[in-house]
Amino acid sequence: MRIGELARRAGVSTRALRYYEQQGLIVARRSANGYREYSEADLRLVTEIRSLLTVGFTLEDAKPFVACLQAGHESGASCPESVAVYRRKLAEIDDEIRALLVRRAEVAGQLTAACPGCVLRKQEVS
Amino acid sequence: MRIGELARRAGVSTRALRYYEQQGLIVARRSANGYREYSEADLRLVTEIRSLLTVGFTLEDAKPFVACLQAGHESGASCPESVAVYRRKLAEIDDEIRALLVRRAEVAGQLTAACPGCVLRKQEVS
DNA sequence: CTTGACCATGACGTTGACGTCAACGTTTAC
DNA sequence: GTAAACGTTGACGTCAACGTCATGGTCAAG
Repeated sequence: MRIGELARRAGVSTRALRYYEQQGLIVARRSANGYREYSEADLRLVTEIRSLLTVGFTLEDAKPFVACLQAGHESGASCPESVAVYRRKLAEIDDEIRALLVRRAEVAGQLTAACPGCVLRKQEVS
Repeated sequence: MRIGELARRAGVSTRALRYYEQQGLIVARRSANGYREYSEADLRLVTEIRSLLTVGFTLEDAKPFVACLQAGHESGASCPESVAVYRRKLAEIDDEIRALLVRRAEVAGQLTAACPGCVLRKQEVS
């Protein structure tokens, strides 16, 4: 299939697909007229990338997963490199959450100081 | 004092001070030779901005606080506009925390699926 | 007089994942 | 044959808060 069809089926823009290729994630083969030609496997790659991006991964993070799929594994996460990325990402997320909790406490403290009662609602972040 | 001294005393770069002025936060008066001339009150403004930025506020968010101080209030948070920003920011932070918790759960789930036992540590994010 | 420290404005670079033209070739449908 | 729909490669714009030159004026010390 060509780039437009893949874009529709994957729910992304053609621009995104060209960008992924530019970043070295999904390199399409070219037909005689220069058009990019994709396979069904490529659709799988794109959906993998998309699900990773929506969870906060970068394209760089997604590379091991794509490589894993291209190597023939059923899951993009079946390779040790992918697992390493998962572990690192999990640690990053935990760091961010901790930082946000600190910020929340600081801001809530300031708000309480400036406007007592403004934040008294017992509605804690679960 | 001139921009270099204020920068040193406030712990920021001169570039940052010019940027704040460009964004309309701290407009310095000019001496005859065109140099920016700051007062002690301006130092207070800069420290207010810095403390807000470090807590995750944008320069836009900081404007009400600066205006509040310039209006003569002892605290930058003494004005209703500032309080409104505090409340909005608190809500934003809560949203971010919730989103991150969701992401954490998703990533942890994927990691567990790909590598059972990798995330079993009972070390929850406090 | 000149070096060096300070100041000024202006403008491009940074980061990530594309959006949005521009300018042009290809294919398909009528 | 021609217009619509598709494809191609650039290349600039986006968002924030500055960093980093480039180029040049100002001022005090030696």
